[in-house]
Amino acid sequence: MSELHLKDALDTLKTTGVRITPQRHAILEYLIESMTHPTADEIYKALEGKFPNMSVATVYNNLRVFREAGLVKELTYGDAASRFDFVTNDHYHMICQGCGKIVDFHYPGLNEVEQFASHVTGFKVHSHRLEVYGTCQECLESAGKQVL
Amino acid sequence: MSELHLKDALDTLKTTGVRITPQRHAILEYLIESMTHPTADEIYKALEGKFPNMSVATVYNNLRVFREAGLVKELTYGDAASRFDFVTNDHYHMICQGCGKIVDFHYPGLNEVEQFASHVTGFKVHSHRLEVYGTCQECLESAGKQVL
DNA sequence: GAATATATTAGAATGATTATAAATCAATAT
DNA sequence: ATATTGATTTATAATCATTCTAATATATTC
Repeated sequence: MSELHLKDALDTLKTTGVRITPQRHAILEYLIESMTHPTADEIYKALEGKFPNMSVATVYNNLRVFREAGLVKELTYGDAASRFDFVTNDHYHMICQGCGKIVDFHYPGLNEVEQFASHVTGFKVHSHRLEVYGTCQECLESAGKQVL
Repeated sequence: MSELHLKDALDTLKTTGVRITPQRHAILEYLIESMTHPTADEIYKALEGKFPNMSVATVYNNLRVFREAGLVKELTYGDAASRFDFVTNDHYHMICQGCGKIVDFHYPGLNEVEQFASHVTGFKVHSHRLEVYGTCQECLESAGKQVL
């Protein structure tokens, strides 16, 4: 399954005329395999073994290339670093405000909201972003302990 | 109407035990009056006349105070500075990817999504954030001209 | 009014991201 | 094969939003 995603992604790059370098291959692969929506720095550190000379700038550069090719979405936060999400089908993010964990959940796209918003504002709509914030089980439990 | 909002906000602060300083009053007032969802720096610059000695840190500090009191929401973006939104009733944001403009639109809260997400992930849900991205009329028109 | 707590200020520090310039690599034409 | 050209990577410096720190000022309590 993730092999298919990788293959599709590489095809997309090829048809877009983006050269597939070893670094790009590795970054994509890591993005697809990891379920953690990593930051640029996490990707950088994870690939240190394979590419001891790789620069952080390369990670950022290529994440931008992937974003422009529509392969990757950037999830931005105020305080902390952006996280990068390989684009698959309709899913949204549940974010734990205790530990920062991000969990995907599938939900049908909110097309009616897009249409409504477009109608009211006169904008041409491209996309939308929905995130739900809460506290995960682990954090709920450790918070319970704290109170004692 | 905005006077009521200001009064409510000041009441909230008073009951929360937050001291109302001239700077805090001015920042709140500006947030409520301005429809532009300003950045911290915009607020800082806007109040330079009234408070020539005010520090940017004061703006940030107090925006955090307001956020913790539930009066203000922070809208974060990857590249650019956070924007701050005075909390009123159910509304979401339409964001122009051409010029960065933010337009509010009212829409009933997506409670069923929150419930669904909570059920699926086991998180305790606090809130959610929805943004719709698109292109505003002005940018659509100027893009049309560009093509010629 | 003195003592104490809270806010503000000014400026330094942090940390994510981007820009720059040099070095390396890939592709194509010679 | 080799030279040429353009794209990619690297290393490092620069930028910019935000936070931290220490000193000063302001408000509150006794």
